[in-house]
Amino acid sequence: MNRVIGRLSAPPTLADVAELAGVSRQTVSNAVNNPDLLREDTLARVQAAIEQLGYQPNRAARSLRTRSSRLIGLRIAPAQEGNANALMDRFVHALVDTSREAGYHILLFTGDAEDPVAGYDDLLRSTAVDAFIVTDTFMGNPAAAWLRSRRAPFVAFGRPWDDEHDSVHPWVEIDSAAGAAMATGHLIERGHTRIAWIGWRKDSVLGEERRSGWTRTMREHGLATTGLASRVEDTIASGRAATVALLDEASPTAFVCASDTLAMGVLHELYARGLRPGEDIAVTGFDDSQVAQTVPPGLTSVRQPLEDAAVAVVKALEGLLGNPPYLADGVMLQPRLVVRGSS
Amino acid sequence: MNRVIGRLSAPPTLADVAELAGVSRQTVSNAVNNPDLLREDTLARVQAAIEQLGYQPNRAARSLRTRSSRLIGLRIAPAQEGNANALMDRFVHALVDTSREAGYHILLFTGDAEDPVAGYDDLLRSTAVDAFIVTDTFMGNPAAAWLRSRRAPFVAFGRPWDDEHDSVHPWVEIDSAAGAAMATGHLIERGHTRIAWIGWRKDSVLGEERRSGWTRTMREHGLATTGLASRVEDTIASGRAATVALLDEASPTAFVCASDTLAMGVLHELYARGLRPGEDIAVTGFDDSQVAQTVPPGLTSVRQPLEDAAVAVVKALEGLLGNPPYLADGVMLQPRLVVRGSS
DNA sequence: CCTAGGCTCTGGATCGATCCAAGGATCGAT
DNA sequence: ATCGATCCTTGGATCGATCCAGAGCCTAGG
Repeated sequence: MNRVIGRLSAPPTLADVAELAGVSRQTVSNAVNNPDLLREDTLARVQAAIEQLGYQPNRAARSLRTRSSRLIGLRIAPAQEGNANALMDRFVHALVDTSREAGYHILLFTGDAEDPVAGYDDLLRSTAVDAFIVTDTFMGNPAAAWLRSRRAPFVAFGRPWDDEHDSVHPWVEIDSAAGAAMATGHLIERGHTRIAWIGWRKDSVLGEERRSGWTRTMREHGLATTGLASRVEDTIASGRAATVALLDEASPTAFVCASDTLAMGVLHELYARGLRPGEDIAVTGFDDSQVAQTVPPGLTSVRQPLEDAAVAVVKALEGLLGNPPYLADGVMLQPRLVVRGSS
Repeated sequence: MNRVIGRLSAPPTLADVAELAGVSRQTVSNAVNNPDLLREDTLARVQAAIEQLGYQPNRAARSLRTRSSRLIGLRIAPAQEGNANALMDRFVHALVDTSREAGYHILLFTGDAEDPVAGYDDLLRSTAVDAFIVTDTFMGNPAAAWLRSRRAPFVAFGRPWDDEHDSVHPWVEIDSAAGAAMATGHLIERGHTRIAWIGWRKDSVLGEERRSGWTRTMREHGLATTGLASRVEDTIASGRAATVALLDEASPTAFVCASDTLAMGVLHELYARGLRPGEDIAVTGFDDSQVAQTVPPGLTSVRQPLEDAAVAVVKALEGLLGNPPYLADGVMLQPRLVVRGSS
C-alpha cells in the first residue's frame, strides 16, 4: 500500500506577500519589524496580504541574517528518581511560558556526564541558541565559568558560586536562609523549642545557607542548637538515619529539613515508629514538591517562587540580548512557607 | 562603570575552513556530510582544518538551505499541582537524551489555553521545527487532527484517539490494561479477593482501558466486581471520597487505582482512619511517580517504560523525516509493576 | 521657481551552507 | 597518443530574510 506521507507544503515567503500587496520585499519586512516606518494605508495593505497568505517569517532565514535564533538553551540534568525533588519541572514550565511572551523558545539539551561543557559548546559553535540559562550553579558548576570565558551570554539561576564578587553575569536566586528561618519560626510559634535540623553535607554552599536560617532563628529566640543538627546526603535513607540518631539522642519535637527528600526520610521513621507527623512530631521540608503536597497529612514546606524566578531570568536575558546589551543586577527572591498537616 | 558584556566572537565558517585547508567550500561541506566522496588525504587535511578552527556548521544557514531545522517541537501542558503525576518529566528527559543521539533537539512550547493549536501553527508556519511529538492524545487532542490536516509530520505518544483505524501517523503506546491487570493479579496472589477499582470518569478512553485490565483479571479468577468500582475525577479529594464510599459499602481489602493521585486519596483516608497501607489494606497506583517512590511505606505502582517509549518515538520520527519517508508501525509497550510496602 | 529635508519605498548585496552542473585529474584500454 | 570513464573538486546559484544606500515624492522655506 503506497500512501503519501504528510509533508508541509511550502509556506509563503516575504516575496509572495510583497507581490500580493504590490510592494517590495523590504516594505513587507518593515511592516513586520518596524510598522511605524510605513504609511498607514500601505501598512494596512501589507497586513491584509500577510493575513491572507498566513505569512510567518522563516526562522532560519531571519536567524541567518540577524545572527540570532531567539532560542534559549537549557541543560537538563539526568532525572533523579527516588527523591522528592521535582523543582525543575515547575521551573521549566514557568520558563517556557515567560519566554514565549518575550519571543523566545526554550531548547533542551543534555551533555555527557563526563564533559559537562560539551552540550554548551556544540550549541554555541553552531550558533543554535542566543543564550543559556544555567541552573545548578550552587554546586560549583564548571559550565558557568566556561561560558564566561567564552563570553557567551547566560543567566544563572543561583548566585555566583565562586569568590568573585564582581559578577559578570546576571543571576536570580531564592533566599534559602529566609526559607529555613520561616520554617523554624513557624515551629517556634507553634510552641516547639527543641527543633532539629537535617541538612546537606558541609560542602554544599546552598545547604549551609539554609542551615544558617535555622541557626539564626533558633539563636534569636534563645534556643539551643547543640546536638540538634545533622548533615547528610540528600536521600530518604540518610534522612531517616539522621532522624533515628536525633530522636534517640536529642529528643527533638520538631524537624526542619533542607529538602522534601530529607523530610520524607523523617516521615518514614515516624511511620515506622507509629508516630503521627503534626501531632506527635512536627516536620517541615523544602521545595513544596508534589510529594509534599500529596503525602498524608500534607508536608509543610518552603515553596520557592519559581514563576517569579522565571520572570526575572527572562528579564535578565532580554537585557543581555538587547541592543545595547544591559547587564541586569542580581535578583534575590523570597520564598514562602506552605503550612500543611505535618506541623 | 563601563563593562564589556559577553558577546560571541564570530565562529569560523565553511569558507574559513576551506581556505585553511586549501580546498573549496563544497569540498569542506562534503567532508562534513559525505566524507566518502573525498580522497583520503584531502579528507584528512580538511578534518584537520575543521579541528584546528573548531568549526561547526551554522545551523541557521544549513537549516535555510536544507529546509530542515533538526528540531522537534514538544508542547508541554500547564504544570498541574496537588496531584502526583510527574510522568512528563521523566519522558522529557528520556526524549532529550534519545533525540540527541539521533541529531535532534527538543524545542518546548506552550499554547493558549483557548486555542490548543496556536503554538503548533506558529512553529509550523515559521518552519521552526521539523516535526512534533504529541503527548496527550487520549483526551481527544484536537492538535493531532489538526496536524494531520496540515500534513505536518508528528508522532503520537498514545494511540490514535478517534475511530479512524487507518491511522496515518506513527504512535507509541503503553499497554495500560496490562498494567492494571498486573496490579490486580499481584493483589490476588497476595490473597485478596475483594479488590476495588478507583478510576477515571467514563469519558476517558485511557481510564476505561485501565479499568478493563482490572475487570478482566477479576473475572479470570472468578472474583466479583459488582459494587467494587468507582469512577471519579483525578484528584486526591475524589479518590478519598471514593475510598470512603467503597470502604463503607463494599468493604474491600485492596484498591487498584488508575493513577498515583487517586491512590494517594486512598492513603489519605487510611491515614485518617488509622489504618496501615499494606498491612490492613493494600493499595496500588499507576505511573510510579516520585510520590509513589517516597511516601511511607512506599506505594506499589505500575511503571511505564518511558525510556523505551522515547526510543520508539524518536525511531518513528527518524522514519517520518527520512528520505524516503517511512511511516513506522504503531508500537505497544508493556509496563511493569513496582511492588512496595503498600501491598 | 528652486532646493533642502523628511518621509516612503526600492533593488542589490549579504548572512553561511548546500545544490547543481560542469571542470580537471587520473587511469586503463585501444 | 588518444579517448572515455571514473573520481574528485570547483564556482555560481540558491534558500528567505534583513542591511544598506539611494531614489522618488512631497512640503516648507528662500
